[in-house]
Amino acid sequence: MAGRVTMADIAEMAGVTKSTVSRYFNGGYVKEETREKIRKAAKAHGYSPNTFARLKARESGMVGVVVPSLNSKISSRVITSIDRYLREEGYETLIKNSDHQIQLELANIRRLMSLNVDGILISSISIVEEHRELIRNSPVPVVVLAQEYPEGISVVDDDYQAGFVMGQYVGRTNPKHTAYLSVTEEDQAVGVVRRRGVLDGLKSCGVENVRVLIGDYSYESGQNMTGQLLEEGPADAIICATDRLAFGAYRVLHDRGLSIPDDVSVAAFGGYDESSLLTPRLTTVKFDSYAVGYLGAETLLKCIRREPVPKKQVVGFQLIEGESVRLL
Amino acid sequence: MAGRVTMADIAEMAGVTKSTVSRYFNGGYVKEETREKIRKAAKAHGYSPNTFARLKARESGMVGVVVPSLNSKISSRVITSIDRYLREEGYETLIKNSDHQIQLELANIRRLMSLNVDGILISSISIVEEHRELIRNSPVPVVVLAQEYPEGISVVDDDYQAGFVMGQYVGRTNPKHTAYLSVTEEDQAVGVVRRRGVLDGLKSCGVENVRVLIGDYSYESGQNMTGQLLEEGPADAIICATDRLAFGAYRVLHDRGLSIPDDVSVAAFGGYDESSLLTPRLTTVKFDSYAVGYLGAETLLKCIRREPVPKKQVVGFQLIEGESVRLL
DNA sequence: CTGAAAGCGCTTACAG
DNA sequence: CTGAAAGCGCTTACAG
Repeated sequence: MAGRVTMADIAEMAGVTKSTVSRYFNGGYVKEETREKIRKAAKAHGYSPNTFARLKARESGMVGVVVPSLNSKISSRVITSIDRYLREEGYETLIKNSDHQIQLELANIRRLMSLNVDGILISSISIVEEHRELIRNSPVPVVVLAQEYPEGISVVDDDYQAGFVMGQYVGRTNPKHTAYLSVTEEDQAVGVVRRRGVLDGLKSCGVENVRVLIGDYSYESGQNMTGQLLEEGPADAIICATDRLAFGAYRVLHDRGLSIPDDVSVAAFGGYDESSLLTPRLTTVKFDSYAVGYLGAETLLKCIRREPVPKKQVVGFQLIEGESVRLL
Repeated sequence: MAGRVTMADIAEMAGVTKSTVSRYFNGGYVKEETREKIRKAAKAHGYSPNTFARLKARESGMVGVVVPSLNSKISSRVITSIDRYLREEGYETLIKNSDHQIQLELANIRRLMSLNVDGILISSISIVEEHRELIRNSPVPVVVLAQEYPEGISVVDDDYQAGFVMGQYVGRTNPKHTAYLSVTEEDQAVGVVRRRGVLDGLKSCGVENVRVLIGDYSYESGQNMTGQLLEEGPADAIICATDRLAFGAYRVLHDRGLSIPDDVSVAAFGGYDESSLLTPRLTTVKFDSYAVGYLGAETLLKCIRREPVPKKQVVGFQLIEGESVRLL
C-alpha cells in the first residue's frame, strides 16, 4: 500500500504542467503524443485524480441516495433500479442507509450535501419538518421517493388506490371479522394512506369495524400482531401492510392449525418473489418499485440539467391473485 | 434551494476567522461565547462544512463498501451489519454496488480510493489479477469479505465445511440420482469451494456421479436448471448453491406434481427467513452474514488504527433442518 | 495545443 | 483562546 501520488507528480513525469494533466482527465484538448505520456505515467503509479480536490468543479458527477433500509425487498429494488439508470447516464451513486431512524436520515442528507453531490434521491419513511427545511435550503435538487411531498418533487406509489382495490377484493368475500395489520403512522404512505385505502375499500363493500393493529416492518411483528389478534377474538380475514408481515401471519396461523384461506383469508402488499412460493400462494399487490427508482433517477437528472419535470409522478400497481383469500 | 455558504461566510457573521470556525467543527478549543455565535450563524444558514475541501485532513472518517449486489439477502445482511458497526464507531459508510460486473467492481474500488476513504471493505464475487494489483497499491487498508484472499486480509464463510456437512446430510439418505445446482466458477467461494465441499461430503457417503448444473443467482436460473435436470433424466435429490435457486426448484417440482421430499429431496445454502415458510420447510445452511460484516468492519478499523489483525477469519454456519430432505 | 496564475473551501502548525 | 499565513490537490479562464 503505497503513498499518495498527486497530479503534480504525474505532470512532472510526463514533462507537462498539471493544467495539462487536469485537462487529460477531464476530456479537454491534449495532443495525442502528450496524452500518451500522461497515460503511461498515470498507469505506472495507478494514479487517479483525488475527487476531493475538485473544489472548483461545478459538478461532481455523483448522486446521493438515502434509503430507510437495506434489508427490504422494496428498497433493494428501488436502489438497484436507480443505480443502473444513473450508471448508464454516467453518474455515480452514493448510497446511505438510514436504518429506519429519522435522525440518521437527516444526517445522511446533510452528509450528502457536504459531499457535494449533484442531486439527492430520498426514499424516506417519514417526512418531518426538518426534512422540509433541509430540502428547502438544499443547494442541489432533491427528489422524494415513495412519500407524498407537495412542497417539492416526488415519485410515489398509488397507495390509496392499491389499498382500495385490495380492500374491495377482500371485502367482496364478505368477511365477518376483518383485521388490518399496519405500521406506525409515521410512515405516511404505508401507515396512513395505504390504510385509508384499505379501510375505504372494505367499507365500500359494507365491511366496517375493522380491527387495526400497529407494528413495525419485521417478520416478528407480523407474528406478534397475529398472535395478539387471535387472542382478542375470532378473525377470518387479515390484510397485512406488507408481505413480510403476512409471512409472520402465515407462520402463526399454521402453527395454530388454522387453514388459509378456509379459516382465515390473508392478503398483503409487496409482491415479493417468495410470496408466490407460499402455500397457499399469497394474494398481494405488487408495486412497480423498479419504476419508482427509474423515474426518480430520471427526474433528478432532469432537475440537475434544469429541464422541466412533473411535480408528482404516480406509478402503477398490480393485484396478484393467489389462493390465500377465500372467495365466495 | 439556496446558494452555497462557506466557512468564511460563517466566520464573518460570527465575527471570527475561519480558523476558529474550523476548530469549532473539528472539536478544537473555542470559548463558549464564541462557540455560541458560530453555532447560531451556522444554524441560520443550515451550514455544514464541505467535506470535499478537507484536503489537508489526514482522515476522512469514511469507509467504502463494495458489494456485488443490492438484491441479495446475504449482501443486505452484510452491509446492514457493517453500516451499524461503523456508525457506532463514528465512521461514515459509503456503499457502492457492482451489480455482478467485475469491471464495475474495479471501478468502484478506484472510485472509493479517489474519494479518500480511510479504508475499503470488498465483498467480491471473484478476485482477479486486477484486484490484487489495485489492493497492493492501495493507499488505504482493504479487507476482503466472503472470498479467500491469501495475499491480504479476509473474513470468510466456511464454505467447504458447510458444503461437506450438507453433502453428508443428503448423502446419508442414500439418493440414487443426485444433482447440484451451482453457480459459475468465477465465484470462488460459492462456485468452487462450496461445490467441492458438497461433492466431497456426498462422496464420503458413497454418493458419486453427481450431476452438476451451472447457472446464475436468480430465481429463474433455479427454475431453468431444475427443468433441464428433469428433462435429462430422473432425480431424487437436488442440492442448490443458494436458497433462491431452491425457490426456483420448488416452483418447478410443484408445477410438475413432484412431491418434496417424497419424490425429490431439496436442500440449499442461505437460511433466508422465507425459507422456513416454504412447504415443506427448506433444509438449508445458514451462514452468519452479520458476523462477516461485523468482523470485517472491526478488522478494517483496526487496520486503519494500525493495530494488529488476523490475516484470515472464518465465521461459522448452522445446518437448519427442514422437511425437504427425505430421511431414511 | 499548453502553461502561469489565481482560486476553490478548508486545515494546520505556529505565534501571540 | 484566537488569528495570519501557508498549503492541500485540483480546476479554470486567460494568454499565447
